[in-house]
Amino acid sequence: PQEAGGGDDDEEADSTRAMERAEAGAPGGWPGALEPDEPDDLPWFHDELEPAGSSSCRVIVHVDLDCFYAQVEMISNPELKDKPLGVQQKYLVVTCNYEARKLGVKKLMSVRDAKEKCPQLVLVNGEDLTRYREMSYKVTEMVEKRLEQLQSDELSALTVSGHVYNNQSVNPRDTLHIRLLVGSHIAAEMREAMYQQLGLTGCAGVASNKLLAKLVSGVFKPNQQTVLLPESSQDLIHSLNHIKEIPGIGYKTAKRLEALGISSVRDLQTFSSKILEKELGISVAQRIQKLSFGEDDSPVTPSGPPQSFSEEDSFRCSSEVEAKTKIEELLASLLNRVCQDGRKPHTVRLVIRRYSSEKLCNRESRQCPIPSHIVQKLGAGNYDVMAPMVDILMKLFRNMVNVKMPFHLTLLSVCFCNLKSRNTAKKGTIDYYLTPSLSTTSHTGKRSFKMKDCHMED
DNA sequence: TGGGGTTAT
DNA sequence: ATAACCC
Repeated sequence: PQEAGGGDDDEEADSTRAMERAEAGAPGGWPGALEPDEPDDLPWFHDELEPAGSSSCRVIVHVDLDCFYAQVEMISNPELKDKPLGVQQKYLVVTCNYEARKLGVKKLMSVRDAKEKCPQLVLVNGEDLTRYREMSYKVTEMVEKRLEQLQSDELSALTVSGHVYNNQSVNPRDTLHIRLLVGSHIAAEMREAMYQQLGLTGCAGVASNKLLAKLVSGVFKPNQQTVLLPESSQDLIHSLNHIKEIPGIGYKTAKRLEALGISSVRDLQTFSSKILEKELGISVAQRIQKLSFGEDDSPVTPSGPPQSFSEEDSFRCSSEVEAKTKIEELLASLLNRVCQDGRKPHTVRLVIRRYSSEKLCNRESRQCPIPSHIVQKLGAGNYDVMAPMVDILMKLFRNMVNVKMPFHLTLLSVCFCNLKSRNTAKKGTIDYYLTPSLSTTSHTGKRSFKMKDCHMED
C-alpha cells in the first residue's frame, strides 16, 4: 500500500536540508530543442540507462525529522510526551505531534479549528525559535561527525533495513539493489545515532536521486524508513495525486501548469516540451518535466552555515513609534545571534508587509550596507551599535512608508546578510562551522546572551 | 498562515 | 528588489 503523496508532512531541522537542497546547475540550453522543424515532441532526456557501477549512479539518503518543533518541546517538557501537543505561533498551530494528528489536528490549522477538533489539545508557544535553532545545530554537528566515521565494512550488505517501497523483492545479483541496501543501513545508523545522542526520531528515504529519496522518505510516516528500488520509481511518482506534490513545483508554477490543463504527473510527462518551454522558460520547463519522470540530477551540496539571519514578527502597526519599538526588539535579538555566530553582516535589510487587500506574498524591503565603523563594533562587544543601527533602519522604514500618511502594516522583519567571516580559519572546512563560538554543547542548557557578553568569546 | 531560509532574475 | 522555491 503506497499512499505516499500527502506530501510535506514533517519539519526538518535546518541542517538536515543540507542533504536535499536543490542546486539548479541547469545547463544552458539544448541545441536540438531549438530546431524549428523538429517533428517530435518526445522528451529528450530519459537517458538514464548507464552501465551499472558507472560513477553517475548515486545512492541518496534523505533524513526528515518527525514534527521537529513538537519533538523539541516534548524533550524540553517530558510531561507533554503522551499528550496531544500543538506548537502555536500567533493564531496558528504550525505543527503538532502524532498524538494530536491521530485526533485530527493538521499542520497550519487555526487554533480555533484545532481546539474544536481536539479540545484536549495542549498548546505551547513556538514563536521564539531559539531552542529549535540550538537543536538544529546539534543535528548538523552530529551528522557531520557520522559522515566522517562511516565505514562500509560494518554494513552488512544483503539485508535491507526498514521498508522496501511497493514491497518489491530484492535481486541480490543487481548491483544497484545492493548499493541501495547499503544505503538503507547507513540511513538506519544515522537515525539510531539521532535518537541515541539527541533523542530525536525521524524518517529516511533511500533512492538514486534527491527527488526520489525525499518522496520515498514520507511513505511510512513517523519514525520509519523506506528504500526505493529503481523498478518502482514510476509507481512512486504516479502515486502523487497532483503535480504540486512534486518538490520543486510550488504554488505559482502549479497554477500556471493548471492553466495549461496540466494537473496530474502524467499530464506533465506527456505535455509538449516545446510549448512548456515557451510558457515557463527553458530552464524551469526542462527541470520540472524531468522531475515528473522522477529524474533529478541536482547534486547534494553542503549548505554550510546560514547566509543570513533575520527576526520577524507579525503584528498590527500604524505608527512610527510602534515600528521603532519593534525594530529595537528585533534588532536586539539579532545582535545576539550574530554575535554568537562569529561572522559579521555587511548588509542590513528591513522588510514590511502592508495590510491592504491581502495580496499573497506582499512583502517589500529596503536594504543598505552597514557602515564599516559599525561593522567593526559588531565583533568585539557591540556597544553603541544599537542607536546608529536603529537610525539606519528608521531611514529605510521612512523610505518605504510615508509616515505623513496613515498606514497599516502587519509585519516587520530585520535581516542581516552578506556575512563575512572575521576569523581566518579554514574556509570551507567542517571546522569552520564547528568553531567554539558556534558550539551548542553548553551543558548549562538555557543560555541567554546579553549584548555585553559578546566580547567574551575568542 | 508563521518564522524562518535559499537561489534566480 | 522581487519572485520563486523550501521547511
